[in-house]
Amino acid sequence: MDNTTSNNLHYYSDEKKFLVATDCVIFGFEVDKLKVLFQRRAIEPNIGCPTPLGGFVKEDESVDEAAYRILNERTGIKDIYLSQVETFGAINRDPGARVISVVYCALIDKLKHSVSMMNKFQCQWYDINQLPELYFDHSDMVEKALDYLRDAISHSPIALNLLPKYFTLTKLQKLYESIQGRELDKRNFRKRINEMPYFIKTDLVDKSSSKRGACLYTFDKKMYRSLGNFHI
Amino acid sequence: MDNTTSNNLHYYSDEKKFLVATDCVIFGFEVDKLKVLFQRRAIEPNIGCPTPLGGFVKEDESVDEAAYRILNERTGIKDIYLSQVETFGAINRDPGARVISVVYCALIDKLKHSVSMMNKFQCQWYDINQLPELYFDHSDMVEKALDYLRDAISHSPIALNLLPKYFTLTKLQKLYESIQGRELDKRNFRKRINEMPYFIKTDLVDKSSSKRGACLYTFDKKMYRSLGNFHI
DNA sequence: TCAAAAGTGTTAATAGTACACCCATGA
DNA sequence: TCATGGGTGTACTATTAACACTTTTGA
Repeated sequence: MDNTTSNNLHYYSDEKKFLVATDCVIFGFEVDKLKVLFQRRAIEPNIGCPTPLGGFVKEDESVDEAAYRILNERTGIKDIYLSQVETFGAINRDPGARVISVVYCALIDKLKHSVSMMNKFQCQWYDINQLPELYFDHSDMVEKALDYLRDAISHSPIALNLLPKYFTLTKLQKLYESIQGRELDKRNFRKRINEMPYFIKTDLVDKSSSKRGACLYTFDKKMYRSLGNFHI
Repeated sequence: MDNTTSNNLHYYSDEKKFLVATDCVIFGFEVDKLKVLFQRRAIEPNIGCPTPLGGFVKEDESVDEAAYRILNERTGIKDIYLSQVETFGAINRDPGARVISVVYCALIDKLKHSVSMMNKFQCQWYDINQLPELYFDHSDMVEKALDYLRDAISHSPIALNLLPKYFTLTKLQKLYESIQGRELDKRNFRKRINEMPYFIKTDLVDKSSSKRGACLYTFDKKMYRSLGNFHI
């Protein structure tokens, strides 16, 4: 950036500074439902209401690092997929003060989220189709993050960040259905997965959801990257 | 956003504040080339070097408004397509100070950009394939903005913001080719355009580029929107 | 033995790509 | 009259969508 209205080395000194926060819309997946994580707001107004996980950027960290730190602090999870969605910069978006917020979409394997961490920070998962009432521009944030997620899964397999290492094709299909909000054809879906060599069928069988049992698959990130793909 | 570490109404008071800027990667189109606008940096380091048009967000405006204001101030153009691309938040990205910059992609009809405004702010258009040396993270910004533009034109006709109200199909095709960086088939291109009813063929003829003359088309925004489309 | 989820191929429809010639005009 | 860019349609290929039955097994 550049400022043409001044010409000396202290050109930045008169400019207004702002509080900068990150808000993370955290997605998880359970059984066949896409979930979003909120914590309870600790301060007035709307104390106790569900709110995305957020916090202020600190001096010694980048904005991305701030988002990662806050997520890690509050969920205990280290292996988090994080991607910037949009910056919310309206003047009165936060009634407490002028805060510019950078919104992230986070994808985590819900099983890694311990109950103790959830309780400690009063976090709660909500079904994407049964969201609680949200305040300020928080609904917008969730909507934008979901838009991002829907768009992203059509280019890349990031949705796998929502699943454990081994998964059945039925689970994977339910996951895509829950994100896209529509049913998919089982045979077409499996055909497409089988065309991608980095989906590896293992010898493991999951008997938890059927008597017959379903083959467990895993995703080979290295092969995926070596075939010229990025971003996972 | 929410801060769990404090519990009173002054919970924001201890937090660090940041300079927030907007940087706009401004695209234009001329003859058959996609162009990017830079101004000369007014301060050290790298004084005089090309840099995206940027400036600080002020207290009484949203971040989006800041981007719009800066563009309008420096180009004189009011009718600007602007869309957020990404926020650059690395700690040392600007050697002058910690500045968090929200990057925008701007599309303007180059003909509306008056020479006097260009001179006043020492702005210069560069061919996308012959960019000058850029400093800090400015190359990244241009790349991200171009990625955004390439992606966006596959969903929506925003590229029309780079053309005047009336245009020939050859110009439109050259525009898409310059953005996508590859040649397109003339017949397939025209077939697709003609399938979209909001591209209106007028009785006007442009004789500037051929003896025979080419029909001028225009884009019917209202019809486009009424057919369930958004974002233009 | 039967309920419940796993697994499996073919056909039709659609979208996308490749390709070559005539037209109108001003110089 | 000819050089230049404008304009047009068809056949092929690839991708996507629709669709129904058999298998396995624990209860």
